[in-house]
Amino acid sequence: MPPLTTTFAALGDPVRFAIAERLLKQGAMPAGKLRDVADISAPAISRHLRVMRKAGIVTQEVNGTRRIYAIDPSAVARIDAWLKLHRDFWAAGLDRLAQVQTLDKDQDGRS
Amino acid sequence: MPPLTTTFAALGDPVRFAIAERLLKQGAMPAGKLRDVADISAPAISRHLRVMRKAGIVTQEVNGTRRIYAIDPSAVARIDAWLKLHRDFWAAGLDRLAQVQTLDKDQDGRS
DNA sequence: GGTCAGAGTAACCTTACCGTTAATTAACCC
DNA sequence: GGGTTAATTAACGGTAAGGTTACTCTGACC
Repeated sequence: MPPLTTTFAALGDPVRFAIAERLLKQGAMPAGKLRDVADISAPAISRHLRVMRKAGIVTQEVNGTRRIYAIDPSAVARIDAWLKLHRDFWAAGLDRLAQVQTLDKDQDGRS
Repeated sequence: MPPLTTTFAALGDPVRFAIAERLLKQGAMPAGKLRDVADISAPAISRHLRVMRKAGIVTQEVNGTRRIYAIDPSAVARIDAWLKLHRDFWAAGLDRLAQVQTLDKDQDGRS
């Protein structure tokens, strides 16, 4: 299983992120159906898919001349687990932020 | 607010990921205290911090000659929100995966 | 068997990323 | 003011990422 930074790096490219979203929304599909996520050539898409496969984000299933790609749920789950690991910290920070913003609003109202 | 791909790209570098984890675990600290996350020069760290700031992952607070860096909780919250957006999809996929693995185990036991 | 379509690989080019050292800015302190 | 420390900016170089076109490979279909 590749490290989390590899997963993040893979999702850090706009084209690959678009591919991920497409697969998440519409489910598995062959490489050809992913052509229009960006205005780039087919080989470019193919290489992005290769990167995503190596990063463990997508799985590939061969079906005749088609290669069917799908999101690997465990990759997403690993991101989720990482967030959960630190949730106590950043969730508390969020609350604090919200409070500060509320205070700011009050002050704005008074001044 | 920068797009999510920018956030992912920022976390896709091992040094920056290490910085994020440090700040998540130990809270805010000046740039100097982050030197030892990797065996690189101070300017290198400084530029990574700049990237993270632009990506909205960390905030910077000037305090005399020190710059205090901290995780911006809302950045993490945005990742969490994205996962939640698609959770129905990948969580279902996870369940299916778990089932398949259970079946595989049964088969192993019998054969 | 010949042809066609779907995907991927090879070779190449350009640009962006990440590191380095040297120089700069700004606050502290005597 | 002079010196020191914290941090960033500037300038430069090597490597890797991402795009392109040309080609190869492998099933499908007649």
